[in-house]
Amino acid sequence: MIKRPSPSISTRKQPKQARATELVAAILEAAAQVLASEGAQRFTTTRVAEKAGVSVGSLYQYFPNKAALLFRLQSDEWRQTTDLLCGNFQDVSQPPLGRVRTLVHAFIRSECEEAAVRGALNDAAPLYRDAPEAQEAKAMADRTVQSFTLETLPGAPEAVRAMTAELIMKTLSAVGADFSAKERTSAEIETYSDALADMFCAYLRSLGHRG
Amino acid sequence: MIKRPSPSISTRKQPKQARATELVAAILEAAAQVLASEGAQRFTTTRVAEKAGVSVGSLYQYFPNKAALLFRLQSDEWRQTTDLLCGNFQDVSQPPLGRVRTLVHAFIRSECEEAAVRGALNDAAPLYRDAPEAQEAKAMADRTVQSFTLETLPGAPEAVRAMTAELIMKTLSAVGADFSAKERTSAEIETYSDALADMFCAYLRSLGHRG
DNA sequence: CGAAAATACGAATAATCCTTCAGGTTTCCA
DNA sequence: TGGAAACCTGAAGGATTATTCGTATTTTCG
Repeated sequence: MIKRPSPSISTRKQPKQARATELVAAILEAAAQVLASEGAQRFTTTRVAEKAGVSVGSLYQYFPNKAALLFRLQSDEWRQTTDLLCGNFQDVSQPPLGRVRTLVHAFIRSECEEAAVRGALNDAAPLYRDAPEAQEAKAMADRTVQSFTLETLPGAPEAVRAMTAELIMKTLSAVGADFSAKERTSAEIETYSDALADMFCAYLRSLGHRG
Repeated sequence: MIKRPSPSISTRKQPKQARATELVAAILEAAAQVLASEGAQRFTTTRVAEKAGVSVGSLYQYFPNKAALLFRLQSDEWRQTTDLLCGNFQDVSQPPLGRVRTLVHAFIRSECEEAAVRGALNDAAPLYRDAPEAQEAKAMADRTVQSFTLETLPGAPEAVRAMTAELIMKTLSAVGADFSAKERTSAEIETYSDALADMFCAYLRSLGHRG
């Protein structure tokens, strides 16, 4: 529960020419690669710049510090994940609990696909996690996802619905992260996703019966 | 998924005199304090030695490196947790599902009590996590806990029981860690523990009905 | 006692890393 | 075309840190 005045993470300046835009893209690409192949420990601005084929100075022209770069990667991951989850909930042809199941499968599969980057990003989280920008981004992502999850509990009181949605999403992401820490086979992924979905569905059903 | 040849973590030498034993104890105490108050980032052998009132050299006489010191702290936490969980399962006066509920409450409460140390320990995990000693210690702790959890599924086939126990324990620890990241009131803890226990019980019941 | 073993010390070493800045190059646009 | 704005460079500064090792102190025990 340490509160250290984390240095600002807000972006330093926007690229205005095409080459600068490409440079930023190259940096982000390289950053993800370095993170995946070298781990959070060895994630270094110099290494990223080197892999991107640009100079460190250029990197610092568009990212005020290392944390900002990491936060950008995390931010992109969050956006990608919320898109995935929300997209999965738009499909109204399935019953709510069926949608939960496909959502769990999609999430776990995606988590395992990019396990290396996400794992390393998790390891590096202490570097950007305390910045207000990060807190707000995470809160917004959570809110977005939660608004969709709520549909699975039509009759319950507001407080219960919110807590349930939060618990399920927290469980999904926490367990997903832990599960994807090891390399997994397709079969393992399916089995595990099914078990997780079973748990969620059993829980949701039990709540429905009471309320 | 990076496999870096983590330097050995095995303990360097055992204290043979009383003063050495006390020194090690002081170091461990100080290490926990530094971890809790300064965070994983600023966890430094020098800082630990300073807080313990001993010299860095002395520290390195009983811990081969920083990772070993962290691993020792984590190891102690694991032992404490397994003891807690197993103790909670010895009580045969309650039905299995009731024991699950008290176990969840006890675990979450304990997790929140030492949130600062455990959170920082988590942040520092990359430093010791890959060492074989750590892997084995974690595996042993998991096995111990799992053997108790299995009792809640008397009739099910072996594969299902193992997977269920693993899923529940993983969920409990992952969600517990996430939940305790923020400061929590007693009321929040109770509410959350109950919701989590509800989910586990609903799941276990649903499995019982089929098998 | 007295020597050997155990313990304690902490300045020094060597390595790593983040970030800056002064000075060049390229692109834009009037 | 020419100057201004944007962009790029990478060596160097400044700071932190893990770990060692030569030396000093304390304990043990014959």
